[in-house]
Amino acid sequence: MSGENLLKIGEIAKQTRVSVGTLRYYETLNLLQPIQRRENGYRYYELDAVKVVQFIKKAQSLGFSLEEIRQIIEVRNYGKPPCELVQNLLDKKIEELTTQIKQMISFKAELENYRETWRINNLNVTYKKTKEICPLIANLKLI
Amino acid sequence: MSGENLLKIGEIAKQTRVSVGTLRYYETLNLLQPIQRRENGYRYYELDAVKVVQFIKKAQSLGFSLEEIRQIIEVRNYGKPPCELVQNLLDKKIEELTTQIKQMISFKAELENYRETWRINNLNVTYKKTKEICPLIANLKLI
DNA sequence: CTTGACTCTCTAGTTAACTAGAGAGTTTAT
DNA sequence: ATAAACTCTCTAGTTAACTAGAGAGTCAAG
Repeated sequence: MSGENLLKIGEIAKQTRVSVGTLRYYETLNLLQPIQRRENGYRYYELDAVKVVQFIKKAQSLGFSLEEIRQIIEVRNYGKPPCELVQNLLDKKIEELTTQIKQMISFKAELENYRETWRINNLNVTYKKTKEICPLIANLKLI
Repeated sequence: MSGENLLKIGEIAKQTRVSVGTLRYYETLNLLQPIQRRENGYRYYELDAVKVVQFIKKAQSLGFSLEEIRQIIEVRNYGKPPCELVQNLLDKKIEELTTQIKQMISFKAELENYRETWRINNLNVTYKKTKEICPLIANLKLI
């Protein structure tokens, strides 16, 4: 038995560092389907399942919801999906990403500005031995 | 009465497009405090409260949790906070942002790659009048 | 052949970030 | 002076993404 190339849920879990419970949860959301169930009821997955899980995690870390990820994966699993819808979906995601990246870059610049202000002030404090530890903070203007 | 320069919760809500309920919720999380409560129990906010709410929304849209935002704001409200902690907090955020931005850029490139693949394939389909609508999708390899 | 590690299903709990609604007092516009 | 609009508190419900646990069957190693 089991001379085949399939993985049980625990092996997927180990390889992806995603809990068994979470993998089963993904299944209920149609994010990840085992390729077969055997008589014992066990889930058996293709090797590719590991990649799917990794994709999910990656997309998730970038702010995609599981529902959005499901749509992307669904589209990918479809033999013959409506191409226009597919493209529109992707286009939307790409545009969102573009905007988000821009925002993050400018937000980062703002935080760096805070930091720089503090750093300079800290130097002053050191030299002048002011009683205030971080006097600038009170004067900070929110973005 | 009310010749002063303070805003009631509804005005903050209107200006920020954040619901009154959410503003009160923010208060329970120590994200936003009215500058005073009058005999009637009403909350009265400084004009700056609008900026605070906008800051919250912005930071939130960039993936910061309300708890993280609370920490940033807390630090900002402190008269004399421990500068090192403050700086470490900021440094951590900036580093996180840097990583995230990098990831998003490469993820975006990957999605663009998908799109491009599809676009080319679509052209082929059009020219060849293949029966398959989007044959490439089945062959897509997950990232 | 038994023990420990896995697996199953199903129900319920958790956290974050809200939203909704009841019941009551307050302000404002006419 | 009264109705509409606003405010208050408090409790409870919602969604997303999980996590935990009970109760039971299955597999693998010694």
